[in-house]
Amino acid sequence: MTSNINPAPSATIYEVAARAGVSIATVSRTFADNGSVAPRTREAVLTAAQELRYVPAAAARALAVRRSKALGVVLPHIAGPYYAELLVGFELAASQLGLSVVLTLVAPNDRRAATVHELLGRVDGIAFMARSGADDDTVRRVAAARPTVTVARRRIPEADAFFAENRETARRLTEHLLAHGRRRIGFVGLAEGGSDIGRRHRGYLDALEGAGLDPALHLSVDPVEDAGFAVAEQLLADGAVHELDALVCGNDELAIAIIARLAAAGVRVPEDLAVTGWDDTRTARYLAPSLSTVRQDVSALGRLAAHRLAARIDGDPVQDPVTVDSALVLRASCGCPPVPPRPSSSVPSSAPSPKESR
Amino acid sequence: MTSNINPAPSATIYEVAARAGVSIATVSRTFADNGSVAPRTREAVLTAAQELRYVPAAAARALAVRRSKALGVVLPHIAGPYYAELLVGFELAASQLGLSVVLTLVAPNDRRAATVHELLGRVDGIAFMARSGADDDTVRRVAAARPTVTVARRRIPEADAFFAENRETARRLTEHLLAHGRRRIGFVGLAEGGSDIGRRHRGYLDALEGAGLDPALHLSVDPVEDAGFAVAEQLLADGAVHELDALVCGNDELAIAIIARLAAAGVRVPEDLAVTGWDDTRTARYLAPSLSTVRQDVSALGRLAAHRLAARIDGDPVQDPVTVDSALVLRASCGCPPVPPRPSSSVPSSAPSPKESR
DNA sequence: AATGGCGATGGAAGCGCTTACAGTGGCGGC
DNA sequence: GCCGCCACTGTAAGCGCTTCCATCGCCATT
Repeated sequence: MTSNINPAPSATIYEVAARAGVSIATVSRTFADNGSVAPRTREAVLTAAQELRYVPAAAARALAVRRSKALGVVLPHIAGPYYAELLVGFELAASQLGLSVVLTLVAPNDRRAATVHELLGRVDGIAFMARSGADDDTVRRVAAARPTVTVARRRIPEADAFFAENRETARRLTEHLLAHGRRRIGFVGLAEGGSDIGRRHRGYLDALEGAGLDPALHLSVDPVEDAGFAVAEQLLADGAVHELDALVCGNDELAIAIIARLAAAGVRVPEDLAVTGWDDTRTARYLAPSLSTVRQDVSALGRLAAHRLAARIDGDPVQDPVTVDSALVLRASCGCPPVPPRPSSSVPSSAPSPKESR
Repeated sequence: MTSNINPAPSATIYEVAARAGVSIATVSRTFADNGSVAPRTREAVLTAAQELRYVPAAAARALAVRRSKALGVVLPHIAGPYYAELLVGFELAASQLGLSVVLTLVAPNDRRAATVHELLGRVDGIAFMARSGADDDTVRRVAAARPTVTVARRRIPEADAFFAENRETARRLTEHLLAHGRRRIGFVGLAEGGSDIGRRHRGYLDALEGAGLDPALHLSVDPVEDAGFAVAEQLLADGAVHELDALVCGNDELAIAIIARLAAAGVRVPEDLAVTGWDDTRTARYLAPSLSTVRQDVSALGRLAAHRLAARIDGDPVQDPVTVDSALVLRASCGCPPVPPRPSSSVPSSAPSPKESR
């Protein structure tokens, strides 16, 4: 054990006022930049505060002004780059607006309404991100009590909504596969209505329809690695892999697992089968063949959500949903010529480069 | 625009009390599980609260009990899996303890002491994670005011410290390379004292020393992708690559970029040059050759930090630093026989599998 | 020299909740 | 039939801060 001394409670505005020889009102004004305080007085207050290591109690301020100056974020229990980027975008924007961020993780299945309810009491507004555990009912209830936004989540009329573009981009991606001469194109991923992957599936169907083609195959699985391996096993087992010439996957994770498993079984990607992903994860660049995918401006989604929430708190009404553009990132797995994975050349599109590091 | 109706301010304890025909003290007791309240009364209060959609104001409670029931986390502006996992571990533990998590991002360079100071006013304790922007002075100041813990960060006597094991594991990793017959082993990464990578470098030196060998090369660069490419360029340019037979990299990011660039130039990994990383990122599994690396139980670090913080807040004194074991993950890039990237077979060690998904 | 106006300051009333402390009434024991 | 105890409940005093309103000099006007 290193030390027994736990920090003493910090000074209050009263002690600062006493030490500076002024009233607490003056101390308060000094810290609230607006109030008019004589330079000498201000100086004295600042000095006293410094000496006392004064830290204003946010709770007291919140109580007095009836604003916590904090935003809540609800995320699923997932530590992938997608949510991390969303969160970073959100936090950056919030902190620039002078707002704190209170994070709550809610697993997709467990409906811990309690957690969210508690969160509600400490923030001025809440953002629900994608597959966060909270169900639509919870979101609706929250939206009735506080400004609320949703990101990549089924829309609720009472909340502002943000999405990355899915359908149109999926159509273009699928058309690109068609341009490579592929005709028997399958889709992998759970196509629930209202979900991102559901919309991607729609776009895929749009493209096929436009070309007068039928969907070759649809495997409804969770967009996770394990499911990708299972899908690949199945395709190999029932020989379906030979009746396909392309596979549009709901996300990179699926695509990567499928490619890895198929490659191990001797299926050549893209020669025998083109495969595409979605999300442009880091692995997509380094995989062999490098993965054609879609980059979403996820941090923009986070940023927009925070700004919208701040506006709502300041009295703005709910707005129509906003969609952020996505960009195709064409690499080798769709049949395009391979490009070595260099940072500079890995960003052929105009979308901002993803931040991913340690 | 969809709706003009912004949520009305929620009911207070007074309104609930009035509606239930009791005093506010009774309402308070009803929600604080401890107080003794007659079943009928409790029922009436609960009903009234339900009907009024009562949400207790956390700020008022915090003010009254002089506890915010919230923990602060300071992270760098980085959206990689490492920090995400840390954060998830932390949040899970905190929420199980009934504590909220307030997140603050501070870039490594910018010393926004202001942000941290503000955070200080709204939480009962703070965790500083790894390369978070706050410098040692800031941490020290915070530690003087509130219970504080650090994770993978230079130790401060006033704060509890948590680390993943680095030195010993790096020694074992380097010895493994020696066992593969490698003798001219270089190190890539900034070896600052007190940093994780600095400790890994120490372990690398330990192994060489134990074998009576000299370090072949040390390139001090930031542990980021771009630096990895630059390092590879340089090794190729000055021919140093031919004087080495192994490279221990400070993290996966460096290793992956180096392998990719070297492979493009015809250098065979691991035949010509063995390369190892650190962190066991997802890409490590899918890279060709698959990357030998080290898995750290990052979410355990987060969990431990949260628990320690909670204990400190309850009056526990500062404890000695705690180190969490790391595990070698040997794949192909060190010279071991390759293993196909299947989820089940990709986890040869006993460490928990990393969560990474979307 | 009296009058306004105004910048600077203090007084004091909350904000919504917790928690001593002080009842209040019913009930068993004597 | 009175007393004391106990389970409940109410009263009220804060917690630390903001902010309206009043006060007080002091200087520029008239």
